Formats: sequence, structure tokens, C-alpha cells
Amino acid sequence: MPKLWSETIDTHRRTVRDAILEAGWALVSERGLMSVTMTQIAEKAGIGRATLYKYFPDVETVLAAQHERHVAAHLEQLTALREQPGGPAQRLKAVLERYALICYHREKHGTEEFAALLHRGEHVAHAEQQLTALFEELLVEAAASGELRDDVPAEELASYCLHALAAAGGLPTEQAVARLVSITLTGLGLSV
Amino acid sequence: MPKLWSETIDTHRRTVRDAILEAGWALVSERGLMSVTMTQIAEKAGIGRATLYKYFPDVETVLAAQHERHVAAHLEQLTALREQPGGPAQRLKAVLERYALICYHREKHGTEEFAALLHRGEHVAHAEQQLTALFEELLVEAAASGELRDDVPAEELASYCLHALAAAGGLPTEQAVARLVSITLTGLGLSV
DNA sequence: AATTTTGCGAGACACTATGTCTGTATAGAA
DNA sequence: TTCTATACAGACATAGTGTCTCGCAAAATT
Repeated sequence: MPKLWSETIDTHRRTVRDAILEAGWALVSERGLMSVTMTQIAEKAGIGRATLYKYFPDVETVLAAQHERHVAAHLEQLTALREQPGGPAQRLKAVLERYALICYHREKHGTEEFAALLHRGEHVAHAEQQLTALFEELLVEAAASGELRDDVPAEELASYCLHALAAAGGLPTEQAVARLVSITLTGLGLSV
Repeated sequence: MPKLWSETIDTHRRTVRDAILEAGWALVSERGLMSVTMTQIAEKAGIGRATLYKYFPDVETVLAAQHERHVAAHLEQLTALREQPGGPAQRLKAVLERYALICYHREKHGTEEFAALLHRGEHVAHAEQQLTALFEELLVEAAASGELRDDVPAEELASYCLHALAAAGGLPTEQAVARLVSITLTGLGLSV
């Protein structure tokens, strides 16, 4: 198992890196954030402990990297959705729906909630901020076409969306998620 | 400083316990969740390490207790507010406003976000659930008097409120918080 | 094909943290 | 006063940390 070798060195390093992130995440899920150790991560990833230290300096960094990877994947989905045809309101709705579903489907023990606690917060928050920036752009567009309440800055509306839709993580069904999106859109002053 | 003695034993134990929780929280705030150790907590609290172990078995438990104490304090404020005179909608608005301000004022690195990560989650979530239960009751009352949208279960509305208002933690001013509350209420179908 | 570069694994090391268990002293409770 | 509960300091075995070697094997380079 420790024999993790791919064709080229670069792809190999990426493979090992991914295995580390995967292992770290799995350990958080099954043993809890506080009890994850570098030793455990190395074992789970199938590499030596010293090797692990050549990739990441500590547990926190492993988890932060994992978080960043997740957010990046989400951003990719959402930006693709933003480019689709349709009015600003329609595209906004599509993106918010997709984000709610992402929150709904993501594994338990929230992928996102790291940000506030890891104290790498300032840096992880950056990834999160890309999300709010994406929302904000869409909101500005929608506001320009007069489909939105204009008594609140777009930045605040974006933050509202992000938090409100995070509630999807605790909902029981996709129907409930759809209702949540509807509620959230109503808050924006958008008739859907 | 280590001489933490109060009149009676019971009050003394409470004093020490509070000092521990305070110390734990301070360490999380300044050094980050991952680097807090029992040794540090004991030093900061001004007690011996062995003594600390007679109060709490590990760091996670200290933090969970601290979290529970915070939520309890919030609940006390909010239930007091719920008993006040006025129509259901008014009282709902008052409670939501208060909760938003609590989120706004609470120290950085979110008091609440522990729940999902500490893996004591199931138990801490109970405290959180008391909050949603409180919201839910108010929402049912308001719905009964026809001031609310009735196409969504109260439980989901409560979850929506809790998450949406959590956005107050990242807002710059109290005016922004007021706007957030307004948006959230609009989502509920409440005219304010 | 031979050589150089790169990365891995195992082990060793000093250090810190953990969790438990003493013995002794001191402050409330009876 | 006597009894009980608590704190403290220190000791201890165990485990995790972060760094450093070494020798080996696979890629890149020539």
C-alpha cells in the first residue's frame, strides 16, 4: 500500500497529497476534530510519518487544505451555473438552489464550519469570501434590473444568502431544501 | 492566584469551574482550537494540572461545557423576551432581533460553530436545538394568528431563522444587523 | 545504459502533552 | 476536635511532535 507511485513525479505528489487530505477528512469524521493526529493521518494515508511532514507541517494545515479543495470544487460548479442563459433573477435562483443542494449533500460535521474555528480563519475565510463575491455579483446584476430590494447593500444580501442556505445541511428532504430556497429568495424581495 | 477559595465548597467548585471554562475559551481565541492543551488551560486558570483532570477529562469537554454555558445564557435572555406583552409577530420580531444582536456581539471565532465539529456534536446540538425549539414555538403562535406563510413547517422556518441571523456575526454595524433582521422577517412572510 | 536527482521509509532523538497515582497540607462540615 | 473534601507538587509510563539521519528505489537527465 505504501507504494504509491504514478508515472511522473508531479502526478505522484498530487496523488499522495490527495490521499493525505482524504485521510485527514476521514479521521475528522470518525474520531472528531480534536483527536486527529499527524501519526494517524500518515498511517491512514499509507505513507511514513516523516513523509507526511514533507507535505504538511501540522494537522490544521491538512484540514485547511482539504477545506479549500472542497470550496474550490463548489465554486467551479457555481460559476459554471452563473454563465448559463436567462435573466439575472433566474440565474441567481439557479445558483442559490445549487448551493443549497451542495450544503444538503455535503457530509455531516460541516465541511464549511471549519473557517471560524481553525484560526487559520483569516486565510480560509478567503475561500469563503470567493463564494460571497460570486453571490454578490449576481445580486448586483439582479438589483440593476430592479428585481431586488434596494435598501440593503449587495454584500449583506450575499452574506444573508450564504448563511440562510447553510440551513439546508440539516434538512430532511430535497423538498425541504426547495422550500428553504423559496424562503430565502422571498427575503431578497424576489418574486419567484 | 492559585488560592481560589470561596466561603463554601460548592461555591468554590463553581468558581474554579468557571475559571477553567474562561481559560479554555481565552486559549481558543488567541491560539486556535487545535493548539489548546490541558496543561495550558490549567496554567491559565491558575490551578494544578491534576486538579483540572478532576473537573474535566479532556479539552473537548471543557470547550463543550463552555459552549453550553453560553447557549444557556442566550436562552435565558430570549425566553425572558418571549414572555413580554404584544402580539405573536411583535414578540417573534423582538426575539429574532435579540438573537441577531447576540450573534453580532459574540466574540470572534464563533461561539456556536463548535457544534458541528466537536464530535460531541450530538450532545451540543441538543443545546442548539433548544434555541430552534424556542423559535419554533413563536413561529407556531404567529402562524396561528395568520401572520406568517403557512406553506412551510415551523421547524424549517426556525432553522432558517437561526442560520440566516447567524450572518449577523460578520456584519459591520448594528444598522446592518437591523437590515438583516428585516430581510429575514420578509422571508418568513411577515410584514414589518 | 549510466548517472544524477528526487522522494520514500524506517529508525532515532529530544521534547511536550497525556492520564493516572501518590503523599502531604489545608480549609469547610460534622 | 474529628472527619471529609480539595488542592498541590511531583513522579511515572505512554503517546504525539518535529527534526534529522540513513539507505533504497524510482524518475529524470545525459
